Amino acid sequence: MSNKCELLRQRIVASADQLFYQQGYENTSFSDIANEVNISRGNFYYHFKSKDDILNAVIDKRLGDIENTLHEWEKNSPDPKKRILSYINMLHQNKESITKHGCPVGVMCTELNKINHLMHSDATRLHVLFKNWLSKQFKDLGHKKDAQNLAMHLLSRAQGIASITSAFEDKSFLKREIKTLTDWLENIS
Amino acid sequence: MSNKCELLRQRIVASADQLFYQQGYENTSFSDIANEVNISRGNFYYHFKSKDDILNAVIDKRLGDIENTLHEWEKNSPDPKKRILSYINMLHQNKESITKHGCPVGVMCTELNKINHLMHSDATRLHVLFKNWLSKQFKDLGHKKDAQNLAMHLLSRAQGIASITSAFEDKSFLKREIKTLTDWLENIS
DNA sequence: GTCTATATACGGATAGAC
DNA sequence: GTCTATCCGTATATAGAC
Repeated sequence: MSNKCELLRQRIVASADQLFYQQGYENTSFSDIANEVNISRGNFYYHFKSKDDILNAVIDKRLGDIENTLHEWEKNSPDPKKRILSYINMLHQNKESITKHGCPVGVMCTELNKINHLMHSDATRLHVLFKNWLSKQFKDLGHKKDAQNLAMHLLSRAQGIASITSAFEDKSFLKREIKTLTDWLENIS
Repeated sequence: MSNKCELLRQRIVASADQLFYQQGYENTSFSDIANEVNISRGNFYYHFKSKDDILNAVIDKRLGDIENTLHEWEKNSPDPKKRILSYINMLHQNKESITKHGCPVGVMCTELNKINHLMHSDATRLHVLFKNWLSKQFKDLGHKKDAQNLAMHLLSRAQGIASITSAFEDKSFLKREIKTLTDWLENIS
């Protein structure tokens, strides 16, 4: 059945997604994914034509996941300030994985920048989704001219927090910084 | 002569330092370094016992380089605020390399977190050097209680700026954020 | 000390049986 | 569709000549 085939494909992508996040793309082998999914190495090439092809599928999955999250945040509140708070609070919700592995988007951009210049721009599209959405919220908040800059600024703050939290393995730092960010949001509102 | 030997060793470490920064540690092979230094692959093992050993030497070199930079900044000004500005302005001075490859410290921490848990803490020591030095400056500025937190905050801001600048390859963002950071420093002084 | 040659391991990718 | 067996390239690391 093609349905069963599609399901296996999704399981492969989901496992690859996790492993790429935890171990990095280059450092994750077909054997690693195969162990996770319980299939043979050779079987991969029925579903994907290369490792880059899996990376592509993982990025597409992440793009979809992010869009779903953004729609969720929009559904939960019509207030742009509260929507931006949803973004900031994501740091707290993911504090365990951030402490261990950093921000999935930032980490992937950094790695692809080193090893695969072609797909670096694809990974940056993950950032762009958040940027455009945040930009829209800041506009709705009344920041007509500098909405884009504020979005980039917030993106940057979140990246820095994830990076330092992971390097120092310091969850209390992450909590302090979330407070600082919410104060900042309050001040510009 | 042992002097000649020591010089070659330093050239190897300097080249490895550059390549690890530009391409990443895992993605840099002995051949890459050998081409740069013009020696044979086998010759490495006279000077280093493994690739990890080179990584160790690179981290030691970076620790020394950072200490020299901090001493330089101290020598250039007795004013703690100006000293902190030296740190912020480093972002501007290195804008070309940051746009291409990100922050050397952050990028290395991220990579070692994925592939080599043992040396991850060594890379974090690079962060700690800056953190302790900044902390001292904030103390001298009158922030007795929260000097440490302010230092971590500034570290985090710089990491975020480097990360986003590199992902978006956007030097104008970097310049805007430097202005934002100097304003922040002015406000807390 | 520096070289060449080589051992060894591993990862991505292919071929072909079932 | 999934498997096993295998090819091929590359990387670290070692051995030994010079």
